[in-house]
Amino acid sequence: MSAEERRTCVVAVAMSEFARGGYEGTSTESIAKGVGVSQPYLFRLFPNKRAIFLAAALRCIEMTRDTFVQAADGVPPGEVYEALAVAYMDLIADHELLMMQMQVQVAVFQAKQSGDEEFGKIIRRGWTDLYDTVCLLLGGDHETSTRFMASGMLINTMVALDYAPEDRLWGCMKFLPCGP
Amino acid sequence: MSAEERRTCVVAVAMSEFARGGYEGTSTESIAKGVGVSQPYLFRLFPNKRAIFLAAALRCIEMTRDTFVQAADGVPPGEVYEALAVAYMDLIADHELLMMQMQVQVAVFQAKQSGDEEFGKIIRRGWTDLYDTVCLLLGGDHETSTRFMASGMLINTMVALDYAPEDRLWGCMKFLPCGP
DNA sequence: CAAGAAAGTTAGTGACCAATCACTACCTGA
DNA sequence: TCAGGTAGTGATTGGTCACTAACTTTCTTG
Repeated sequence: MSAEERRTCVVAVAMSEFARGGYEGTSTESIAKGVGVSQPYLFRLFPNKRAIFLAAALRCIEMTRDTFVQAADGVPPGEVYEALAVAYMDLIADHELLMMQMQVQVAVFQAKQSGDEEFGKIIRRGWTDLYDTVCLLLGGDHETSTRFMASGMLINTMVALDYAPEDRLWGCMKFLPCGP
Repeated sequence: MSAEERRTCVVAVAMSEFARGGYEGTSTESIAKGVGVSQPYLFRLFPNKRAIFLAAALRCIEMTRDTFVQAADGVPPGEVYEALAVAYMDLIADHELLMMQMQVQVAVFQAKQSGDEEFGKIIRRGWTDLYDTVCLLLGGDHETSTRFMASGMLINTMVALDYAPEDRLWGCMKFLPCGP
């Protein structure tokens, strides 16, 4: 397998592992085991652990964006919000991508605390791009777009906290407007 | 100093340290140093590291709830939403409590993955209580309450990602209704 | 087929970390 | 005054982790 293919494979496994354990809570050993290579070989493919995390973080944002773009493809304007909402729910159904998103959020803060401004800058670029994509798909309406993002963040929290689907707090979500 | 006073002190320091580094990224040594006691003594005050984190997490939720209750005290019904919003912004101004909140969210998921259901149960109880408190203060209106929480979660994300105050994405936040 | 590059491994290092143990210093009440 | 409880420490330990060095294997190509 070529180094480039291996790298792609590492990123996929890393996303899943980092989502589960966070940056500090995930060992490079566990990633290597998941990929099926020796742990030192990871450091041939990436300069250090942080670079693996960054690659996984970017892939996570990219996947979310792609999902939205595909979900809105060929959908009449009036039904795009609903389509995006459904697509997002599908995307985070297995909690992996969602948790990686949250891990990235805390990692940006931690990176900044330890003097690394670059990481945050790169992630913010990805997020702004994600917002712009959503906004474009929703016809450029910032109010609807922002409300969509806010609802998504609340859903993230409830999923992370593992509220049961039948919990009454989920019932409150129906009050959030699902269309513009 | 009595053990109980020490424990309170440990929780305060732990909140700050865990907010900065997360659960795995914070050593008991650094907490002990912050408190001004030896590291082994922490394990006299708490059974293990996880118990320290749990205590800090609960204190974090409690502080948020208390802030809301105090902010709404004596405020006419029509102005409570605004008062809560301002109080929350003040509360998270230094990012410490906010980051602890997010660390708790990812920690619940991680705890569950490693078979600890109890941690999540306790945290959810705190969160449900927090929501109920907000809902009560907002006159029992679930739509407004849920929208308030959703806005808070989006603000959390933007603060964690360290978006500059003048970033255009903050401008979008003004579209979120700040009153019922 | 020779030779070099690319893919991949084994062995190892220094640093760190949660938790334990055995100990000291101080206070309090009979 | 002395016995027992409480606050607190130094030393240590078994284990983990990111990362490196040096080596082997496999593929490609002139």
